Amino acid sequence: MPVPDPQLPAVELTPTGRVILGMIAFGKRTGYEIKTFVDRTARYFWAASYGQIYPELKRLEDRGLIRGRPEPSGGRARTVYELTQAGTAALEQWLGSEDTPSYELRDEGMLKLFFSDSLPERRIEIVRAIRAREERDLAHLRSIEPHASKGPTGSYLTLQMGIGLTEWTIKWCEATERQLAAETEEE
Amino acid sequence: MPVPDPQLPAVELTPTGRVILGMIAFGKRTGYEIKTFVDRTARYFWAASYGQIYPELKRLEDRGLIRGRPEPSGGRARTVYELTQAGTAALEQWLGSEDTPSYELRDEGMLKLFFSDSLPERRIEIVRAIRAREERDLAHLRSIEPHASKGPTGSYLTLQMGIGLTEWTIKWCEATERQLAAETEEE
DNA sequence: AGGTGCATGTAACAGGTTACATGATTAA
DNA sequence: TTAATCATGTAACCTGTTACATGCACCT
Repeated sequence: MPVPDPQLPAVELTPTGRVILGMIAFGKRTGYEIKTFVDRTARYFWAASYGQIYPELKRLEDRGLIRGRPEPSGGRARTVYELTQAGTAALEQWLGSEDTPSYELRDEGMLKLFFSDSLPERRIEIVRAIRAREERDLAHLRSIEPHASKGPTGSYLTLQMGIGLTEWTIKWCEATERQLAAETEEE
Repeated sequence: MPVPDPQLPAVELTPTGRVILGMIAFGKRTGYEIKTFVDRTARYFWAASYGQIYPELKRLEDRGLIRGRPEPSGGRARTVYELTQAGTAALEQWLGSEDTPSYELRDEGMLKLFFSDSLPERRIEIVRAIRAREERDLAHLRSIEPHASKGPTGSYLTLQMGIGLTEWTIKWCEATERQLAAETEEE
């Protein structure tokens, strides 16, 4: 009986490959279902598009990490995927890896605020626009909350974190708007 | 005397183009200086690399938004840029635009947490790894704080926001770690 | 003499989005 | 019958990173 070697060479996964393996383990089994579900849930901290998903499904199958079989619904073509043993191992290897998890943020609102000394009279509007965006996002996160509280723990935790983060940002914006308004009055 | 038309067709700027215009207005005048400064300050919410900066400087000059002139320091080649009128207008037009500012986050830690039901015994380690990352980032943000408090208001505000956001995340991680540890004990 | 910082630049690659094409099924 | 939803897929494009090459200036 083969003993799993913890020194096994790491299976390299692309970012989208990780999402796909995770989503299949989660029970999302077609490309369409993965995309729809990502948009409704993980979208807040991770995006995915068809242009990445479908080619990546093929590559993962070629590498033996997933297995697809046709399962048409009526006359509508449909391919259902499942994890192979190697795929499960690759997913767990990634989840268990000790590397510092990557973090990339591109926030145009903060960028505008950073440069707002070039147009100081618009500064408060920039903060307001950030708050409006966060309020819209918060409404979306809250709308999926009742659904997620019945779901797995992991997705529930990220939702709670997202809501908390967004609420904090809104409060910060409100306080900053008050401060900026007070400064304008002083003059 | 020409009256500026508020209906003027929008000057399209690439993301990096915006950063460059903003940074030149900020007083950062060479490609090297822009890159170094971004890495020390805006890096937390916006990254830039030489591979983007130098070609973009050329494109912005071709479009007449910036003007460069050679200003070698000793025998070392050096090009110093300044905004043209059109460049200043483009920057202000962007800063004043009412569009919802874009926001893109890719957080591998949250992605792992989301999928952690596939490897529940590692969940607490995933949260710890996120906290470790945030603590490292917080240390960096705090290290530039004394310097920024003397600087322009915009950059100071984004720094404060970054620090607050990071502190909140660390507290959330601590609370979640305690909760997960308690749940394990119960069993 | 050697390391660090200043300074510019590019080629190869990676990763991702947008827009489009196609077509079946289902609910109003 | 028509709109929305389910479902797959790709080509063109955009944006960005990594790794490398080059060389001067300054400090120790």
